[in-house]
Amino acid sequence: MGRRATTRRIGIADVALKAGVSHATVSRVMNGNFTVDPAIAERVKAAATELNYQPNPVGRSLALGKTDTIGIVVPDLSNPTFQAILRGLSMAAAQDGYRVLIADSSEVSSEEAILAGEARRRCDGLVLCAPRMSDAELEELAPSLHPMVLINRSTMDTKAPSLMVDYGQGIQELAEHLVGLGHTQLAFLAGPERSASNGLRLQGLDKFKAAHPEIDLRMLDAGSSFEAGHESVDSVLASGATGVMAFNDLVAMGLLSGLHERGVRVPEDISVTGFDDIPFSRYTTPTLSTAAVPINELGQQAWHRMRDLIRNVSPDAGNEGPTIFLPRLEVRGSTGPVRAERRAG
Amino acid sequence: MGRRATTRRIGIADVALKAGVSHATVSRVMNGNFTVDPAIAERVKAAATELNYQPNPVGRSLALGKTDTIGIVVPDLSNPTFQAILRGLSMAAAQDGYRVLIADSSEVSSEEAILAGEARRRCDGLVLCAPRMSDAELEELAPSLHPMVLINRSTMDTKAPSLMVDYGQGIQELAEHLVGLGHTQLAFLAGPERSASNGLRLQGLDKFKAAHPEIDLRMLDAGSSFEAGHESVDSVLASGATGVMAFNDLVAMGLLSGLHERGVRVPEDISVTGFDDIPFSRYTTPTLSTAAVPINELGQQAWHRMRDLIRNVSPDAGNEGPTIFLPRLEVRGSTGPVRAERRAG
DNA sequence: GAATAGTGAGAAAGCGTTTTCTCACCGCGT
DNA sequence: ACGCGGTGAGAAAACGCTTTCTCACTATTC
Repeated sequence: MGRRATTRRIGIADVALKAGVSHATVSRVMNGNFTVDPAIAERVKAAATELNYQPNPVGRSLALGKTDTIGIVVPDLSNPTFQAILRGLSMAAAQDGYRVLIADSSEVSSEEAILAGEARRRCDGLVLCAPRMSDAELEELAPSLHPMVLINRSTMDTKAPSLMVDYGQGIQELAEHLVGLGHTQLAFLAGPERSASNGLRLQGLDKFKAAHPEIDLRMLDAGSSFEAGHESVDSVLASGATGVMAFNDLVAMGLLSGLHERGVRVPEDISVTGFDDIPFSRYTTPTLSTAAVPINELGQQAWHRMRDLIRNVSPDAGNEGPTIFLPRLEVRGSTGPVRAERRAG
Repeated sequence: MGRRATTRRIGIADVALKAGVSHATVSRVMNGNFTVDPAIAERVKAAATELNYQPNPVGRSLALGKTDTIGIVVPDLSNPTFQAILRGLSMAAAQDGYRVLIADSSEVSSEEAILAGEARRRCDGLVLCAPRMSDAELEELAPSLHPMVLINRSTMDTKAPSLMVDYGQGIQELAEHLVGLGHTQLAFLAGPERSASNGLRLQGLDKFKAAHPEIDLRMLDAGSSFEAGHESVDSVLASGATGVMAFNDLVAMGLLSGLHERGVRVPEDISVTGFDDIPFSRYTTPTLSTAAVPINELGQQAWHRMRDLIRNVSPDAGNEGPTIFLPRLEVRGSTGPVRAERRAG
């Protein structure tokens, strides 16, 4: 039973009454069905505007079996990367008249499945952004979430498109860049253990090590935040590295800040790289060399894949397998040639 | 008529059938109604879990007249301030089992009314964040949007709580801070004209001028972005100001970056302040003196007001008028005493 | 002029729930 | 033994829409 303690909101029945037609006809008129006599249609429209009638979306959703809404679940809404994806997704979806419902799992992987399920039931589709859950769990969940698109994660379920960034390739390019500048002692500030993208970076660095046995590459634990970078100053200095690759731009900026406090000059004494190319990285002092991830495009692509999924069941032919985005090396002020005395040393 | 071309999703009827009861009873069990025989309840629960039944939220919403969802419309999702508000709102709402639907007006004020209306109809309430629309339009729209809470804007409609930041007070404190350091030539990099918060800053500076007729305060047009700050370097240098207040932290960071490129030292040659205290402001070089806006609290408060509105019609007694948040002066590295020769000159 | 096709609108079913209404049944008291 | 309050579950209405089904009425054709 409906509530309606207060003054009922104005519904299709009111319009029908005022226009002297059945509510079926009102519905037809509102949906631009042309089997209605123009004169009557006019009368209905007049009544509708006069009563300021707006169809109730919940009723419509129930009848139509769709909500014109998609959900997105992210691990942490305070992360600029996820914010950017959300934004790209939201803007692109809005173009097609869709809204987005957000769910933040706060990095609690056990919450993800529940949030995802709930969001999915309320929406026409779901974007799962860098889920922290295990592969097994993801695999099990995937079918029940369809239509779904994955970001930075993939699944056997071929019905779920997946958008991935090749972090492994990106980190290798950064490493090569540093080597090209003469650095032989490198360090990597690693991100969260559960992060799949951190795993990809590590794999990339393994390849790099294999290709450059002469380079000394240390792995240092950090995290994904400013603070993590800031707190890593000591371990970085202790490592003796002259080229430091941070997990992402945030970590790099924290490190930059910490090094500045210690009076260590960048890039004269130490070169630093980030990852992601968040907007702020152009404005640090010095500006940050990084691997640019086409993040806006990612959100937009996520919507396009989703749209294909919703509209028909046939994605653009040959859409098997994940779409891979290649990071682009962005050389700025935080990397430079290794100092002569150090190179000599 | 419902679609169901594909395999029907499992509904309450299926559970009823399997448990050999009516769907009314299933509903009762699912909602913890204790007027059901424990034995039957057990049977129903078993059937539900076996079929992996999850109630359809759309059907529920229609029957219950509520969606457990609130909407937020923001002018620009790429603005860190709005991102932070969204986050605070989303987290707080999630605590109470509510979700949030987002709408980005892309700073197009004519879109706001439509977006707001659509979002409102889909949700149980609406947060209107720094709307760009005119006072008249807001006033007209307000009643139809109730329950609604406003951020950085207010209305005659007493039913709509409003959360405001006292930008006027904050900018005055920043100006006083600079004066206290010996600066007598100040400049303000103004934000977007349509922004109400920019207006408040200007009003605050008018008061400041009245209180300090001896201080030379120039108004310079900038904007609200990094780029705006970066492009203001020339006009700042031309103004001869030794203390510059930027519209917000982003503009300040752009300016910092531009000054650094020119070899102008901060704070030795010029002091710079921001506004907002976005996370990045702790990590610029030098760290940024700013007026801290309790942004997370803002989003959370927005939810609490909304919750009061939704739950009953009686907000905590004496909740008339807007809630005002006072920015807190945050002195960091970008401001310092005016140079001796300049003070002398 | 009558049969037929065509047009347009109302009646009603359906979407998936919740909740009121109704009633069968059980046990209790007199 | 009969009635009565209480309990618990099914029938059905309601939420607000869309769409199929049906049918009345008009226009067309031989």
